[in-house]
Amino acid sequence: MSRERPALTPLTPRATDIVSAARALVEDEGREALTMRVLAGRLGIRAPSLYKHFPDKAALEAALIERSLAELGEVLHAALAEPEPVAAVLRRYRESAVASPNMYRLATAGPLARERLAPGLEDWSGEPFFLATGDPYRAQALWSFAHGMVILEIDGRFPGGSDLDRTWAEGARAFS
Amino acid sequence: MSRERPALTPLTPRATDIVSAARALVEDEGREALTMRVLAGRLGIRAPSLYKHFPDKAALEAALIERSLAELGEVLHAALAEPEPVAAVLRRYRESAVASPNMYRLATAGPLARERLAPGLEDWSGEPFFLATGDPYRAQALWSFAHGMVILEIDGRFPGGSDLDRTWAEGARAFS
DNA sequence: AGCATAGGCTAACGCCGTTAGCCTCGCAAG
DNA sequence: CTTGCGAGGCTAACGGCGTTAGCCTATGCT
Repeated sequence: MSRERPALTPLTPRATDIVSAARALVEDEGREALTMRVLAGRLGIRAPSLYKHFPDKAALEAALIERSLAELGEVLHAALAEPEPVAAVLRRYRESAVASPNMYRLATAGPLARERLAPGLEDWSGEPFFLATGDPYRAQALWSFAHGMVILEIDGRFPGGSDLDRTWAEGARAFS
Repeated sequence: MSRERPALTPLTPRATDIVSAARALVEDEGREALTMRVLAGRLGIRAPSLYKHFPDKAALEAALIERSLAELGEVLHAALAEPEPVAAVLRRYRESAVASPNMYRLATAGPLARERLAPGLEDWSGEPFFLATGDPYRAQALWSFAHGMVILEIDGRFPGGSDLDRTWAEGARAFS
C-alpha cells in the first residue's frame, strides 16, 4: 500500500523563486557552482539578501533535495503500475538520475542532514523498492545496486566503452 | 591471472611525509577537514610551503587516492585466494571501506580526475571483481552493488536499525 | 498619519586555495 | 676556501567563499 507523499517543508513565494533558480543553476553547472553570490546574481540581487529567505545555504540545499526526492519518489511509485515492477523501477530510477545528474548527486551523495528534510520523505521515496520486491533486505540490496550503478555512471567511473545496459540487465536478472 | 600492481606516481621523501600527514588528517576528521593551512600546521610549516612539494591540492589528493586504491586492490586480490571468492571479495571490500570511511569516500565519491592517477591503477584495483565472477558485466554489477552498499552505509543513508549483514547476504546470494 | 515588516543594500570578517617574492641553509664545483 | 645554487622554508596578498551587522525604502495595516 503506497502511502501518500509527505508534505514538503512550506516555502514563501519568493523562496520558491530562489529554489527554482538554484535548481537551474545546479542542473546547468553542477553542485559546486551553487554559491550564494552566483545564485543571487541570477536573481538580480546580492548574496546577503538570500538570508532574508533561508537561514543558511544548507537550508536552501535541503529544499532542493526535498524537491529532488519528491520527484524521484513520484516517478518510482508510478513505475509500480508498469508490468515487471522490479525492472520498471530500475529503469525509471536510472532515467531520472541520468536526466538530472547534478541534482541526483546533490540529493544522494555525501552525508545527509536528515533533520533538515520533511519527515518521512526519504523513506517514501525509497518505498517503491520495497513494494516491488516485497522484502526489506532485497529492497535495500536492490537500491544499493541501483544507486551504485547510477552514481558510478554519473561520476564517470566506469571504463570507457562499458556497455552499461548489459550491466543493468545483469543486475536486474540477479535480483529477479 | 592477476597482473602486478601498477607503480604509483613516485614521491620525494618529504612529499611522502606530507601525504602521510594528509591521510591521518582525512581519516581523523574527514575530507573537508583537509585544508592546506591545517595540513601545514600539523607538519609545523605554513601552507604556501606545501606548494614546494605539490603543484596544487588536487595533486596531493591524487596521491592519497592512489594509495587508497592500491591498498584496497591488495586486499581484494588477496581475497581471491580465500574459499568462495565472490563472498570473500565482498567481505573484504566492506571491511576495508568501513575501517577507513573518510579515505574511502575521498577515493571513490565524486568525479575522478583520472589523468592524475597512475595509469592502470584504477582498473587493477577493480580487477578482483572480474577475477571472482569471470564475467565483465556481472563484475561491474557486483562492484556497483558493493559500492552502493558501502557508500550508503558510510553516508548514514540506511534507516537506523537496518540489519546490513542481512542485506549484504541478500546481495551476495543474488550474485551467486 | 503613523508604523511595522518585507526585502533589498553595503561593509566587513574569517576561512579557503593559491601566487609572488624573499631568505637561509647545505652542498658541490672551481 | 669561496662561490653559487637549489631545496625548502617564510610573509604578504589576492580573489572567492559563507555569513553577519546594520542600514534603508516601500508596502500595507491600524
